[in-house]
Amino acid sequence: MARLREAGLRPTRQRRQLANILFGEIGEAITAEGLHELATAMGIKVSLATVYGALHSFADAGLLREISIDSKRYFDTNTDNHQYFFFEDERRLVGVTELETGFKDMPPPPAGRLVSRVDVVVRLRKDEPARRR
Amino acid sequence: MARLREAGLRPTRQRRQLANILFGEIGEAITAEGLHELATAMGIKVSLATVYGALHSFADAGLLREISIDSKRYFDTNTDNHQYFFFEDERRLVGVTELETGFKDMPPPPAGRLVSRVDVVVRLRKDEPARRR
DNA sequence: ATTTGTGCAAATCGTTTGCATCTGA
DNA sequence: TCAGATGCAAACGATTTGCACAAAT
Repeated sequence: MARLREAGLRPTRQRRQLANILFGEIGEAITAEGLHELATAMGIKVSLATVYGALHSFADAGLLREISIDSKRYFDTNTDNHQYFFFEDERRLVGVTELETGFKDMPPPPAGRLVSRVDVVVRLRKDEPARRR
Repeated sequence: MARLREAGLRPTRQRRQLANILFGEIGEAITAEGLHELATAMGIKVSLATVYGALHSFADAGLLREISIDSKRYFDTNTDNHQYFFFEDERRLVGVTELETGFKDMPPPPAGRLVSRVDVVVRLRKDEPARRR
């Protein structure tokens, strides 16, 4: 993964393997624990602490975007400004575009401030079958 | 506070006192710890666990809106759909309207889902070349 | 009298850190 | 070589819980 070197990160075995998972298969945001389980299930030997470390390195290097929902941190490979659907029942965080949300990005900040970023999370619950009548 | 009774909550001394603070003075979202400190500073004797309990009761009863930022939970007396400015340096969460953010509310949900709510948080940092964390 | 809330401390959850050991430029 | 990365466990901050006691209906 030249991606790591370009970002100024030492491409260690663990980082390369984690990056492969992150930028490969998964199409949605993931938590440290989720990534750790995924890696472990794939036979990759890495500690949870290292997963946290790698995720933070990646995020600091601009490779990932971090967002916290309900006291949990998710990391998204899409660092562009966009929005999210959060499926409350499954606790899955999926990036979507303004086409799907109807939001437009980046309102003007108040005086003396800069917009660091805008977190837009559309929280979704199951469409409960309405009580019959 | 008839508000509590109407919401089906038993109006205990602690709840009444906390409700007075919440729906009185403060004009922004607050954390359990913040409310506890405020109450204590005002001479109100209440434990942190009870503050948490009261906030959850209030939120469940629809009196408060809960939103979590960076692994901390904030409670807002404005339960209407609106947006927030989050001042990163001071960790203050202030509710604002779409007039200030340029956002419009409630995009249509995907099939089979209902929008539980939409969290829009405009994160602000000082307008200075600060690279701290 | 029965339910519900309170307070304390201990427990839990997600995350971070200290530190000895390894690893890759 | 040797700065930087890893792994484990212990430490941490925010929140929750278990349980005996107190208060509201």
